[in-house]
Amino acid sequence: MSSAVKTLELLKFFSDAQPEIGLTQLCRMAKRDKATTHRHLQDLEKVGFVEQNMQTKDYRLGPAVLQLAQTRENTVPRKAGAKNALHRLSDATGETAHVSVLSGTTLYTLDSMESPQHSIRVIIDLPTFPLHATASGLCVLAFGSPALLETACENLEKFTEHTLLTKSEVQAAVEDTRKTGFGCANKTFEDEVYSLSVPLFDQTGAVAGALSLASVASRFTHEVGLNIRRNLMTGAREVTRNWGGSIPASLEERWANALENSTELEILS
Amino acid sequence: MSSAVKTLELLKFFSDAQPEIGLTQLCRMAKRDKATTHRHLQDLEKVGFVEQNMQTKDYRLGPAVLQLAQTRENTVPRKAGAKNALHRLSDATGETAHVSVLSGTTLYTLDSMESPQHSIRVIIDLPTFPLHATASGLCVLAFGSPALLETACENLEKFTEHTLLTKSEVQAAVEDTRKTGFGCANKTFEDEVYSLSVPLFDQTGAVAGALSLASVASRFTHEVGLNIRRNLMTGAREVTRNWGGSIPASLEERWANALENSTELEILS
DNA sequence: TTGCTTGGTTCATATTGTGAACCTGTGTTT
DNA sequence: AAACACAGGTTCACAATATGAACCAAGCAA
Repeated sequence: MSSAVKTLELLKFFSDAQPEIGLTQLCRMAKRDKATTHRHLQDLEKVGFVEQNMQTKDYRLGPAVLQLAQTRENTVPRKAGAKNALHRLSDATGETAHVSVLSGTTLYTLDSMESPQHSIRVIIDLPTFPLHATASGLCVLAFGSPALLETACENLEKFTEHTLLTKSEVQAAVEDTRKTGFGCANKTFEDEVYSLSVPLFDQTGAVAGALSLASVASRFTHEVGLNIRRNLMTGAREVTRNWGGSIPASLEERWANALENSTELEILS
Repeated sequence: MSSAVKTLELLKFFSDAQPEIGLTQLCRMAKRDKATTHRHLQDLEKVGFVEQNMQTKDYRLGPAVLQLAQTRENTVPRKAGAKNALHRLSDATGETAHVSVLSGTTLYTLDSMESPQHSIRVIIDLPTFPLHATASGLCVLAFGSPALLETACENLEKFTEHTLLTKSEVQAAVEDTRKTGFGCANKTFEDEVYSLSVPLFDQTGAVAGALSLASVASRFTHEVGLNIRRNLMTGAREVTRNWGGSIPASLEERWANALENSTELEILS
């Protein structure tokens, strides 16, 4: 392995939980020699990727990363970072894929992509999504702040005969979403539309939006649902990575469990 | 020089102006061999610092930098502490405001803010600032350690016809900066840019960076300069407070004196 | 076809990285 | 105060890794 990679790998030991690390401690974590690690840290310091706390001699991330992050954000904005996953999702499933971003308490449509596979297909042309009535909305409610859930329950607009209209119904649906890691909206927003969704995260670790797939309800089957879920998982990982976040380990577990006990899934729907 | 540093130095060629760079092009910019540069880019890609545009084969910054920036910001929330002052400064003056942080002997761009007031304005797109050629640089030299001044004078790069090129010229400029409390760079870094700057301090009491304002030289007047200086003072107090430091009483005195004897100011410039 | 440019690879050479042992300072225990 | 433990940091003989001139293949224009 090149020394450059070894050097750069040291950076990933710095985290919110452990923002400052001493030389010996970092050696233990990285299972590296002290002299080598010291030289690597010197290199990183030279280019501003780490700096030293002059009091404690501990190392922490340096200011150079801020500038790079700014440029990255300008280079690959959110929409571009979701484009590939969106295409692949709609291709793989033959249905309409959709990405949304959460800003404040509103879920905005970022992009959507239809598949030409079926002549009857879901068209998404709404700029914002109601949180209580869509799969994407349930996802951000399930993985967002409790305050967001409170706000969303203040005004439960009715869209179809299946729309959740009481706070306890919404809370139950959010609970299910949290448990499986998949948001599910069966004709709750539009008649004949069955939607599945997964949350997306950004560099702050907070939920930043959702990736969803809208299928025509009459052609939705158990098998189709499994395929969609698998593709949603892949897509969420890619988009989340591009947005600088990572899928929480607990969510990955829930996804794995949900797919294992797949027979239970449709009961929840 | 270590290969890790050579590898990391490639990153600073990516900017808003040039977010995606091809292999050959990057070789020319970095004045490096193609094979070496290619291996360096592979290393950077391995750890997510760059990624390749699959269409064009060009390289761009990768998502890994976003997470690091987030952690850095949580560790040392400098950027957040400067944001308000930056906005107010650029609003009040109608010019481009800029904050930099000193780490080791390098002055890094933390953030900058343009005002929409003029259609011709200064764009700041540089990750690091030369100490001898910018107003911000003179500030940290004037209020930083003597060792920093020594280091900075070792390699006096020429940027314009007005760049200070000898140690004694730099020392004189630093002396002026110390006397007035304002760094001043009149076309020394870029033609047509007139910059004024004030130092920022952190909890250790040491100079931690600089707040500066870059104006188009042709519209700079005495009155404008006074207004800029007053706003810089306010901004420096706020940012320094947010960073856990305080403006030294002696500096406040120098600022007051400088504004009183304002007629002398432009002579120094 | 030729010629120019691109991204990418090879392999002999030589620069660079490596880590056990060492030094130095500090705070704690005896 | 002596002895100890642990911290950050350094040295140097040795070994691995980096380097770049020359190379290949693909794309494009004349």
